[in-house]
Amino acid sequence: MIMKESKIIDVARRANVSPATVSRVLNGSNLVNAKTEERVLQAIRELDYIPNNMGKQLRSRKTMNLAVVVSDVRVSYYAEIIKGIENMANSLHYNVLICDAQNEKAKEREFLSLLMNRTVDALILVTPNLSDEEIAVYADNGYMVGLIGRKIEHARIPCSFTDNIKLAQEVVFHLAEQGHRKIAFLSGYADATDSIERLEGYVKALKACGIPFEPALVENGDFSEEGGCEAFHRLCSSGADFTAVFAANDEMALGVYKACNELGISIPEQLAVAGVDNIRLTNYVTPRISSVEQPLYAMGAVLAEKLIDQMNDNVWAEKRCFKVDAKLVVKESSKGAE
Amino acid sequence: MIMKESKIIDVARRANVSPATVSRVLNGSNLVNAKTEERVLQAIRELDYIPNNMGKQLRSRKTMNLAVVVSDVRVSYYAEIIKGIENMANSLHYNVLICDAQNEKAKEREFLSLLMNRTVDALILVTPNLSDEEIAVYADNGYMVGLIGRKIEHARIPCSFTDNIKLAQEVVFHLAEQGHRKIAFLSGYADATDSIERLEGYVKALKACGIPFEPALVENGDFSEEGGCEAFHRLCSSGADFTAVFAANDEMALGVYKACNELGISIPEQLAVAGVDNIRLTNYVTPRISSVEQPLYAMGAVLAEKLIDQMNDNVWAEKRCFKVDAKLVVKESSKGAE
DNA sequence: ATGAAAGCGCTAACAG
DNA sequence: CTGTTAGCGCTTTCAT
Repeated sequence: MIMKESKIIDVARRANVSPATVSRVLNGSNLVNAKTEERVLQAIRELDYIPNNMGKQLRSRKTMNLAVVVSDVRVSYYAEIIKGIENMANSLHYNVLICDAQNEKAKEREFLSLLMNRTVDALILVTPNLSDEEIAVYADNGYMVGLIGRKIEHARIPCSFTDNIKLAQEVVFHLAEQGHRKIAFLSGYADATDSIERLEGYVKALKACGIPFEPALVENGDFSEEGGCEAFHRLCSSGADFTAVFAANDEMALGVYKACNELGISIPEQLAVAGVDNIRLTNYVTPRISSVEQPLYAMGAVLAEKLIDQMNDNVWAEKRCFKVDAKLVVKESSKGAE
Repeated sequence: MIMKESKIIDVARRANVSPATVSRVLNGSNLVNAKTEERVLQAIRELDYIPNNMGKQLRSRKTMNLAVVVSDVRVSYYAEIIKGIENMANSLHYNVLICDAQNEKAKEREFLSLLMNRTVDALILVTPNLSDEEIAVYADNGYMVGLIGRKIEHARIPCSFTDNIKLAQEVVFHLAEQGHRKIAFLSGYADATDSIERLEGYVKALKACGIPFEPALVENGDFSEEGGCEAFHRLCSSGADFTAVFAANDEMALGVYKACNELGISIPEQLAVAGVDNIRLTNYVTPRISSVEQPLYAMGAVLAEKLIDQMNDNVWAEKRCFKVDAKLVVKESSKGAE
């Protein structure tokens, strides 16, 4: 029943060559005689020989595996990034291990052991909760680490991220163009990089528009629909006065929709809404939610390519940080204010 | 900069024991003297020793890796299954490699090489396009394969799947209870197991209700929103007469919504709609779509557990197929027909 | 262009 | 309870 697996020595014997030669053929070395190569190839075919990765890994000290740590695989935001990483990695002959931290910081940290015990050659952290300092330690010890979603100051850690400030400014400018002067900002976790930078862009844009910044118009959520709903309710109860809301992501914008529905506020007539991520759902609610689309696939692909490049060439080129631009997709939720 | 990595022999020397003893401590063998163990542990700590997985894998002939092949990582349907697999696998000390076939059958097949070249110990196929026969070949050759989403007749292939016939019957019974007698069925790919079985349940339920089966009320789609929309349009143009539609999945039900919007048909007043999968989106459209919820997480977890069990105990217990029940979640799209 | 030989780091018999 | 020994399957010098 169970097929006997042949090894390199079996192929070597059958082709009347040494294991070394078989290995050369297998790995595309060009210093093998064409006739010899054909004999080896023939033997490989006849034996249905498939190289055993374990032996290969141990000897070459490379796993050709790459881990991607995300905080929750179910979030569609990650799916596109993963796809970008995967396609690039596969085309460079790497396998991708997707690690789901299930929203637990401790699990994120655990996955770093995959790097240390040599299960993977490199690890990509996508919007992790780990601190820059902690990540830096690994890079300092020679491990290959990459970061997606935020910038880091470390010569050996490549990263790709969107320009959050610009992104937020675009949204605010758009809302201002629609005639809004009282624009609230629904932030995510107060200490998340995304929150901080988007808030910064929001404040800058207000200033550029000559609109005074009102701290009372900023409320924190947790990037979830429920959190956005609650935050919006708090904003309303506080008696704040505004005609537009910029939510730090679409989930929170959906929360605003829910709250508005409960409060009898109609969008966009009484309130303009805009979010970030442009998730599929934004196109299925009425009115459709204006949102900012990030080039997630590209962020994943470019980072993976860079990381693999560095592993193989050991070249630490100057270009280590990839800041990409997002683009605002205007839909009905933010249009038609008078 | 780069930390020197210590190996088992270094630990052994420092603790004044043999490598074998260190290995025993590492692997929790109970035939090690408590004092010796403490010395070894101490040495491990002092050296920051971390076992190298490559060596371990080669020697033990196990990778402790498990691959999951899905046709598209972006489909939320898979995310829950993956999560179930992952949690179970991790708790049993396995890593999970997620393989995205990106809707290409050829890629699905490629991933099987991970099994053959010993990159993974086992592989789980989730609703793959590969035929039973093809999968059986691998199992016959001693490779560990599991299947989620469909049943297979092979003593060495565990599988978990929902009772599609029952599920379809429930939907039809529900629609009939609402007074519908002319119920259309929007199938997926005609040759998909899910399509075939759901059609079977549909036909059976009609019979049970004393409703004659009308082949003209069945139309095929491709499980996508666009496909569902087109299929519904075809159904309408054919002049078929019906008051309810059972879509083989939610994406197609969304397509029906789109088509109805274009045709000016109001749901549920003029047409009742029900789908399968109960994806998040079903709760964000108006009216919310009645749908069938499958225990995806459980399907993943139970299959992973079974597969790993079999690998380790080599026990091929009688229980190999896990048929699980789905449950209908009735919402507004299918209620209130008169 | 090819072969011989030496391990990569670990575990598993087998002794003791 | 512990050590010795022999590889797991492969690649890679170093010769030739």
